[in-house]
Amino acid sequence: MTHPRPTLADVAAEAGVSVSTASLAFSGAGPIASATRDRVLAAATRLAYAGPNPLGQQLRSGRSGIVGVVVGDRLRRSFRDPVSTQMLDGLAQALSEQSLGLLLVPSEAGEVPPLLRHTAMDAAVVVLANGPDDGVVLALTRRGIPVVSVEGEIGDDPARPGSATVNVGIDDRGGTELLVRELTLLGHRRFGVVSLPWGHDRRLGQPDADAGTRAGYAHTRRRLAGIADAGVVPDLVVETPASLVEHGRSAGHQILDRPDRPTAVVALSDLLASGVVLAARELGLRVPQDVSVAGFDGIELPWLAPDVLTSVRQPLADKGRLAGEAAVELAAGRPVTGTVLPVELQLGTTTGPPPAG
Amino acid sequence: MTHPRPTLADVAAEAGVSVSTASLAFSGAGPIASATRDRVLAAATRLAYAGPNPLGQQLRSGRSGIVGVVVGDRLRRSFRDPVSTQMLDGLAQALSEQSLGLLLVPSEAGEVPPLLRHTAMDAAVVVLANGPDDGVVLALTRRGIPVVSVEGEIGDDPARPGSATVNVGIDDRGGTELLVRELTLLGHRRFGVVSLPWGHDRRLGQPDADAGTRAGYAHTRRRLAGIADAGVVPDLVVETPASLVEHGRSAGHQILDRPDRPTAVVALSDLLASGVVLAARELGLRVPQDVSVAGFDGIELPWLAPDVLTSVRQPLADKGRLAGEAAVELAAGRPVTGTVLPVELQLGTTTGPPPAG
DNA sequence: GCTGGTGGTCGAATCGATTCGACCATGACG
DNA sequence: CGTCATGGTCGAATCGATTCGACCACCAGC
Repeated sequence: MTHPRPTLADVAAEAGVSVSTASLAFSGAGPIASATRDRVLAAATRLAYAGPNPLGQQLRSGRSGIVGVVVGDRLRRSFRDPVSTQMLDGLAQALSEQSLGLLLVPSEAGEVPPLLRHTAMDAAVVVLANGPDDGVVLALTRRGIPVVSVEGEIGDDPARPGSATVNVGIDDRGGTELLVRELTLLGHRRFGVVSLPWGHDRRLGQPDADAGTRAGYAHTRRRLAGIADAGVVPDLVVETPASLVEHGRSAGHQILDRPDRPTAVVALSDLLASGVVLAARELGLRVPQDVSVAGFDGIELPWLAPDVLTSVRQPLADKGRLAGEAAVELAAGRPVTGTVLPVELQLGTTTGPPPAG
Repeated sequence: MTHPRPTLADVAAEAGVSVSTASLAFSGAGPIASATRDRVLAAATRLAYAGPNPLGQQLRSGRSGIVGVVVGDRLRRSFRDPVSTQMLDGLAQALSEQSLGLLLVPSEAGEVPPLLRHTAMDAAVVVLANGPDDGVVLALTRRGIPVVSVEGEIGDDPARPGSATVNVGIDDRGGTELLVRELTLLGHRRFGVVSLPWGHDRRLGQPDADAGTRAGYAHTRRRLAGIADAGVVPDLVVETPASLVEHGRSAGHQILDRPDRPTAVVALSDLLASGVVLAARELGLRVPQDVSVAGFDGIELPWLAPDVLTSVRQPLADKGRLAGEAAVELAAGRPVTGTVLPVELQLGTTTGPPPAG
């Protein structure tokens, strides 16, 4: 209180050495007599000096040791979704292994949080960036901060070579194609689709052959495109405002509570799919005897037990880890290339042949 | 590439003014002719100068604008639990309203992450601190960083006035007492308890009258104590390794799959309780006719529909928001006092009178 | 005995901004 | 017409560290 926090200069004075020598005692970069070091450290504890002030180091080195992570949409929603959280977990691990800090930046859809303009960071990871023209990405690149986008579409376009922005994602398109082909092999012809949000600007989806080409969110678009790749035109596409069980449930009602209901429902996320399963149960439909339900992501859904959802498993933690490692490289000024991780079909108990007749 | 990033000095030179004037143009602190400001800003855009380097500002001001948030246990687990995430959401909002950054620091149980030693922060929020002797809290206070603990026990002891560490929590103890009294009023006499982890060092719980006094995690201890306050000694207490549905489910089996099973099961979290409900269903027991189940937290459990869990609702977002606001105050050097938020009994459809006989 | 290398220490410059005090010119007021 | 207040600008000090180059002393080798 009475005294301001001691600085390296105070410690040096107390130990009777120069500031530069005191610095050496802490950093260990450069030759120093062990007796001298001990004297400095002793002086430090005497003054309750807790080590070099990071602010000074940061200014000198030009690095903050911090990576910003921009999670799209409200924080609460991102957190509620195991898909985000498992990815963030991998990301956090990769960063903390390199002793980089993870600055969590929540961002309302389409907004550019002031934090992004004024906070020091060596690199940033943006989840679900709307391409290189995304306001968030622009604000960062203008500041010269390299950006890793996760599940965005930067990097889809190899026409931007030396760019400091790079994308890490999964084979969304191949995933849904694989899944839908499997369902058609089982005999399904009439499909309902429960879609993830299409973009910041929401509108209700229509059954539409080229729906997949219009979604603003790249991963939604890719997953829809995969369905088309499998040669399927869904009878009905319902867009949901977020990947949450309750939205899946109401979409499920919308799709299944009609006489000409489809025999298979493909949801673009597991949370949505599990909502559809609940809806089916509530309507007295047996899964998979009356209707097949499939999801995407491959997360664990303990409350669905004993059912196991048919889904497309993506390596969530690996995706996060890779994004983290890319951010580490970019923060260090080294170049990085994007990645597309493979996905895997995971057959559960919620899909089967369509009902006879 | 060829040129290093421009600095304020470069901009000043380009605009033909002094550095101090250029600074004024950006900060607006102090008188400046609007013509001059425009010249400076024009020069800035010409040089692609994106605004003052935060590192310089931070050193000068002595503030980093960052609040560290230490989430106990693995990140993944914290994220998976809506209780943590809703709290974090409130926290993030409070911080971002003051333009403070949220540095997420994952911490294995009992470890002190290196980030805490070397990263600049103006204040820290520690979730589930094991009292003022917690290694994490010690490391922070040694550095002179004020600490807000959430659901810890700092501040339980009013013998530490003027301390820079303060606690924000809820009335755990009153909550379970209220709940259990209600159950005894309904006629229940034989209770099973599914407990949250007791502390970093885990061991299986025994039916034990003073179990509540031994738990290392303060909130677990308080909730157990509340049960005793209601005059109930549980037949069986099962400790779980984490607040997850699957752990609740296996604990539920353990408690309910026996001839002398209790008529009511109190779980110390809603996720655990919903696992118990699943276990009961799997064992062919009707809830609440055969067994009553209650939880704690008051989160939404869409997949339990149409059942609604009887629980103790705590104001999660408010708790986070309060912790955030406390951190803001402490970061600004102003004193703060701790808070204990009230909870509320929320009767659902999972509790009723015990079965006759 | 002289030279060259080296371990150890120090002084001073540097990182990029903010801010205090000085300074100048202009306009108002007595 | 002189003085005072003030708007506007600048120079220099400061924040807390790191690091380069200089310097000194000591020892080994020739």
